[in-house]
Amino acid sequence: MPELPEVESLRQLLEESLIGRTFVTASVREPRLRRSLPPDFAKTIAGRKVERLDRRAKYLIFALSGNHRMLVHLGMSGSLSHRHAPADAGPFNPRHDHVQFDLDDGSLLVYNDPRRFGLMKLYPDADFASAIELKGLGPEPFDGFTADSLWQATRGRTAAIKNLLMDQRVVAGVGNIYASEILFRARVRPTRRAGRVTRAEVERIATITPQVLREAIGSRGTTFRSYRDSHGEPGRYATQLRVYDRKGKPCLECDKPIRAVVVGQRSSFYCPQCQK
DNA sequence: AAACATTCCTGCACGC
DNA sequence: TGCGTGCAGGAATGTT
Repeated sequence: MPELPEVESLRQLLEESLIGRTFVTASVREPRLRRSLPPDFAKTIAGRKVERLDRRAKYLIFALSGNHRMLVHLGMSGSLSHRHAPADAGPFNPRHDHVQFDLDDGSLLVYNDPRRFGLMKLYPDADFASAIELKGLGPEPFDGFTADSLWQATRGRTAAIKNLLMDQRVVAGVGNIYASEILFRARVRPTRRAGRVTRAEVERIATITPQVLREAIGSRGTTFRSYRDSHGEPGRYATQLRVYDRKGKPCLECDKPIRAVVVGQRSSFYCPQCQK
């Protein structure tokens, strides 16, 4: 479901409702996510206050009282919703409400994830610095990702540029939708071998990446099928997409039909006229 | 009913 | 030969 803009939008909303709140209790209805939650997960959560909410790449990081952090990744179909009535699942299928956190003001935070590709993991602060999930992540698009870093990452590589853009070690947070959008704006075909992308093109990609992600955050992300924010609202960026899911539709720049190709087993979209 | 917003693992090819 | 790296493909799963 979520790429960086969706996760960041969620972070901003949840920050409003959760900072300073305490998880009185938690209950795990379905522990089998990508990795199973440990038996003591709910017990470890109980009584901890949410002191801060951070994001790294597509991970949410809850800083909790008592020197613990909770790492959350939403996988393909995960969501975190803040609810005021226990029965109010809104647009979420309650069948996939896997973890529930009960807050001290009577509201709830619910982790819902139909496909269960997501991750929730607790770390004592001492171990968090070396968290395996965050270990190899590349620079944040807004902090450290530059033409130079991308240039270095692409030299000598034969993989498609789109695959490298989605490689979390190269830049953190870009996924399938925004990779197509970024490459359209940079006028580079997704299939180009990374090592053959010119310096000028690398500079365009590096400049445009944070711009596209910022705009998407401004629209609270993209709802392609089912993404909903913590209030159950869809993201509004879908109307701004220039190529993703627009196969056969006219390019907004030149009117040529947008093409769809599979790159690294992921569907990719580009304009054959505007992108070289 | 094919496709899907992600990541992790395997196996093969290649180079030193 | 043995090891490290890069890359492709498949798997995890339920929904539309």
